[in-house]
Amino acid sequence: MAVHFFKALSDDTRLQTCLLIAEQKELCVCELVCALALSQPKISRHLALLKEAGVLATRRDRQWVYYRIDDTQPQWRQQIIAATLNNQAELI
Amino acid sequence: MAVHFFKALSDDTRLQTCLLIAEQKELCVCELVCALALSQPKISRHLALLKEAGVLATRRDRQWVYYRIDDTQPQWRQQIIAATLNNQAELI
DNA sequence: TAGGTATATTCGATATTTCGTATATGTAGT
DNA sequence: ACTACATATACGAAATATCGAATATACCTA
Repeated sequence: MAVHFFKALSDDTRLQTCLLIAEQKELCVCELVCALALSQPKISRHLALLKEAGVLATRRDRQWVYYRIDDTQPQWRQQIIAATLNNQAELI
Repeated sequence: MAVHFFKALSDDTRLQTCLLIAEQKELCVCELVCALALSQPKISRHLALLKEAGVLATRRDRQWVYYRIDDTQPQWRQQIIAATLNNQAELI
């Protein structure tokens, strides 16, 4: 359902996280914690929700878990994320 | 903020309402109440939120208030609504 | 002005989301 | 096995969203 996708993006922390990941291609949890200056459990919980919603995918490398935009999700969703990233300047 | 836009679309009633309006170009409250089979206050409240978020615009004609997609909002938002409408088939 | 229809708003109750704190799990190095 | 670091989860508290029911407002016609 589309509404689940929008719900996933309708939180400040989650949207920032997604856009940062979309921009950097791939980031691990500790890099996000550092970049956004938020607690590790908070980031981790939101990442779990984004993964559950099919927005993000993961890859483990040693201790680190790297998150990226799930490129198997429908094209229009990926386009929405890209469009949001491109039009972020307007929002500052 | 983009997050406000996504919040506006992250409720079942609001998303359905938006897509129906996007498809029909313009609908008044009682038409939406009838089409979605929901209570008038419920529809009205959600419409108010969508208008507040800049997603919808209104026009009054006699007793009726017609809602349409606000075409003065940023292009990428209108494109997201259109893309969601186009890819709705996938969701059924 | 009175009565009918359309829309908006208020109010308290309920449901959902988000959070901090504590703790568990998983991996690596010694 | 022990310690350190990275990540995930559980739990209850606090904040937020949603709802139905009642009421208010706006417009129209007679």
